[in-house]
Amino acid sequence: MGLAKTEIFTDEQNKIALFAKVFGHPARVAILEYLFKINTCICGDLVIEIGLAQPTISQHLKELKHLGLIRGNVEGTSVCYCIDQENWLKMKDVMLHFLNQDISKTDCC
Amino acid sequence: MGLAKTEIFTDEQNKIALFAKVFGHPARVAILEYLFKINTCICGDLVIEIGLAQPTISQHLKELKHLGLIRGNVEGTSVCYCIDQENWLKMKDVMLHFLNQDISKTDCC
DNA sequence: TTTATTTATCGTAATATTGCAATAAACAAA
DNA sequence: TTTGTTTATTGCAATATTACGATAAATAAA
Repeated sequence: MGLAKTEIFTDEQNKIALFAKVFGHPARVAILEYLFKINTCICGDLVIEIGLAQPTISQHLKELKHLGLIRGNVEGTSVCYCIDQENWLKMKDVMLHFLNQDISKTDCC
Repeated sequence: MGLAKTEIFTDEQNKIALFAKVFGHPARVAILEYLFKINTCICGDLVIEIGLAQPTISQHLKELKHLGLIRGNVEGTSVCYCIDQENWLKMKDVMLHFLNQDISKTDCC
């Protein structure tokens, strides 16, 4: 089917999956890492930095933007992208809650 | 294409993406959360708990197992699944390193 | 206005993912 | 051995993802 049955899961589980999904491609990981590394924002440089075609990068940026993890400010003909601090921290809360589950009692049979 | 160009990314970036990808479906999130919640291990109960068909659950378990995040011990006709503590912690290291990047200087243009 | 620059969108091909029915495989119990 | 129970695998249909060429849109500069 290719279509997840989201209705049988909790909002929390779906939210975790949505965030994880956007990190599930190395290009988007690389874009985010680059935005963290370069303090001042960057746009078309990502095409050179990452090494994928411009439409491909643009598409990945769109997905990151759609989840609110980055913002894009138009500056003349170019667009300056950056991490959205507030939304990044919100996402982090959700993901850390999932990753930090208590492992001490998960004893195997 | 549907095929990520993994060769142009670092091992670290690809590793993050692979872990994130497996968390990118709510069923796998739900399976992991259930394994964390139920201290003693469980197998076919997941089919009832999650509400997807048995082959579907089996397939999701296979993906989690393939990444080493869970283990399955055969007990008679049933299989007892549990979190693999060591590998979970290794995964956590990788993901936390990504999530905890310094956000303070990511000032926007 | 024309030209160059930059980014977004459209269209499409190739591949991946999701879900399940059918069935196989493995084992326990009778 | 036969029967029941549990899990894995196979095969397939529907949908999603990835990548990029072509092109549009928006603006700056000449």
